[in-house]
Formats: sequence, structure tokens, C-alpha cells
Amino acid sequence: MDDPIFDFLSKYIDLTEEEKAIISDIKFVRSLKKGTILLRQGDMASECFFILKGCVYSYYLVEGEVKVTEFFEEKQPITPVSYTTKQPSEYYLECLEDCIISMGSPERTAELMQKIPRLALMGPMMLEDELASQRIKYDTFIKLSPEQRYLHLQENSPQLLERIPQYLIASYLGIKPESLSRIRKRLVK
Amino acid sequence: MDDPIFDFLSKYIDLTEEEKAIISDIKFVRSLKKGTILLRQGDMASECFFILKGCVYSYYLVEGEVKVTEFFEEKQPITPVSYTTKQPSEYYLECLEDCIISMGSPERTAELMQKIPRLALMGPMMLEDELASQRIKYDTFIKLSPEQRYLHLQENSPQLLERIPQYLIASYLGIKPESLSRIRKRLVK
DNA sequence: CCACTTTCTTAACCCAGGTCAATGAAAAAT
DNA sequence: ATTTTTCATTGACCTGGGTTAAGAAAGTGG
Repeated sequence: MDDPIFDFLSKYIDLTEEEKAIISDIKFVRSLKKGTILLRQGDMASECFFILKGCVYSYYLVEGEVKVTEFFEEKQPITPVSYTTKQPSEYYLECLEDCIISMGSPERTAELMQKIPRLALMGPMMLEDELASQRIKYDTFIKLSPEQRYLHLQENSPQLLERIPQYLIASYLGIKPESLSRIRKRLVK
Repeated sequence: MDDPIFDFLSKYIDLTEEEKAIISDIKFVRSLKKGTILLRQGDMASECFFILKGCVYSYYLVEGEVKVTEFFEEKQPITPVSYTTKQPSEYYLECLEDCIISMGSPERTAELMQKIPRLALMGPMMLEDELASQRIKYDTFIKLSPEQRYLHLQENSPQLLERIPQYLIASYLGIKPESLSRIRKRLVK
């Protein structure tokens, strides 16, 4: 059973083969085309996601302009703020490529928890991890200039630069595509 | 019993008078002078904090320059990343004013949990709240220009502008004090 | 294979914020 | 009260990113 989902879960908890079978049974997987919007600003998130294959990004639309806040790749869970707060979402989630995604609904989660109560232990652990990475993300952004942020990205997530169009990378770095072009030109020297 | 700490706890849990007495008994409060450093970069955080009176800020020192990431005021808990991850801290925590602070150590927390097991329920709730506010902070920073960030701060936390020296506000907004002066000048018109 | 769209680059010009330096005001120390 | 230090403002000049517009390159679909 080499499902990426078990690879992910093993970071938090060791599962027996029976438990894995239960999860495989309940989980709900969908194939989605590039450009599919998983969550719209103003909508309530009724699902959380786990990426088996492909790439998703989150962005705000402010005065018609896309402001990218995050890229998600294989083996990453996506829990929209709206899913936890039950408030309308402030941002969008969209597939950047054709994706295979495992969808989590409150009902399926409840069923899982009921059949494998131990899974509940994972919640706080995941929250802690997410909080830590969210803080690091903010702090890194604050500390670095756009050019340094590009170098930092190149250093820490080079695969994103291969995979994602530059105008979205630019937005993620807080600048315009033209400026990213210039930064790259400056750096080759 | 109008201790600010109970005011804070009541957001998450209703405590009986006996429970409050237990907490009052265990809790460890200290008065600290302005300028006291609660946590140093490179040090392990052995305590978490709850501000009863005063004001604390967190900052990175990057190439000798202070980069403020947060201000904490009365009734706010401070859980350093280092306290949870058990890794050396990347940033400083310093008292901006004379402070009265309740200090939490792993030992005292364990004692509390043992005497009031129900308190453990608070952990995930607080994590969730912190994660949400951390995300909002990041997203707001990304979305706004320095000038808009100043207006946003004026709108949402006017008391900080009264309380905190401008050169630290500037750093928090990601700009230099001179630029904040100019922004303010621009805005009075 | 070609047309069409999307993405990337370049150039010219503008502007907000950075830098450096001087001055003034306020707070702290003695 | 006076000195010293810290903080805020202002001005002149610099610089990196924004804007606009154009063209080149790379994908995409027919």
C-alpha cells in the first residue's frame, strides 16, 4: 500500500494494515482538470483536501489583482481557514495542473474518527506543524527583500520554480512579473 | 477574582471557583523592567508567557537590524515557537514597558493538567485561534502596501500607535522610520 | 503545420521607500 | 536643572520595483 496518503499519515501515527484498509475504504478521491476552482472567495469550504498528484495554489483577488499566498504540492494537506471557522472564504483555491485529490468532508472525517478514534490525536499535531510553518513563512517574508525572497525560494523550493509559471511566482514573492524578470537578469551576472 | 488570566481562560472554558483557586495557587507571576529580554535568539525557550500588565514585542536581528514581527499586550498569551519545537529561538522577546507577566513552565503546566485535566481541551482551541490569526496577519501583509498597512493598523489597533514608539511601528510595517514619517505627513493632508 | 493565446522579456519613465545627514523634540540619567 | 541619549522629522539624492507598451518565446488547439 504505497498510497501517498499513508506516507503522509506515518509522520504522525503508525497505522495497522486493517486501519489502512478502513481509510482506503472511506476516502473519496477525485480527478480534477487544471483550472478547477476548489474554493471560491465568499463560499463556505465544505471540504478539506489532500493532494495525491498535481499542484494547487491559493490567492486573494484584491481589486481584480491576483495575490498568491501559497502553493501546495503532492502529499500536502489543505485545510481552508473557512473549513475550520465556518466563515465564508476570503481566498480562492485553484488547480494549477490536472490533479488527483482526496477530499475530506466533516461526515467522512466523523466516520473515520468513529472507526479509528486514535486518529483524533493527529489533529493537534498537524495544527502545531501548520502554525510553525505559517510563522516561518511570515517571518521569512518580513525579513527578506524581493530579491532575497527569490534566492530563498531557489534555495528551499527549487522544484516550484520548474513547475510554476513565473507570473505566479512573482505574485507569491510580492512583486510584478516584470520585476521578477529584472531580478533574474540581475542575478545571472 | 478579576485576574485578567481568568478573563482570558473564559474564552475557552468555564472554571469553577475551586479550579480558579488551584490555578492562582500554581501560577508564577513576575514583575519585569522595561527592556528585560524574555527570550534571546539562539536560546531555548523554557517558559511561555501571559501578559497581565505591560507590553512585549518580538523581533529578529538580521545583520544588526531589528525586524519587529509582533506586539503583545495585556491578556495575550505568548508561546514561543522554541517552546513547542524545542529548537533554539530565531527571534527575541523583549519588554517594551515595565511588565507583570505570568510565566508557564512545562512542570507547572503538567501540574495544572494533572489537577484540572479539562484544561487540556484548551490546547487545540488556542492553537486553532493562533493559526487563524497568524494566517490573517500574513495575508494582510501580502495584500497591502506600507501606507495601506499603516491605515489598517490605525483602523484595527489604534492603541498600538499610542503606546509604541514609531521606529518600532515602522519596523513592524516593514519600512524605515523616515518613511513612516513621510507617510504620516502625506496622510494629514 | 499554422493561428492563437499565454507567458516572458525588454525598454522608458515614474514614484514610494531607502540612505545619509542635519536639526529639533522629548525622555532619561545625573 | 542640566546634560545626555533617544526618538522624530525634514531635505537631497538614490534605487528598486511599478507602469505601460511592445515584441519575442513558448504552449495549445484546430
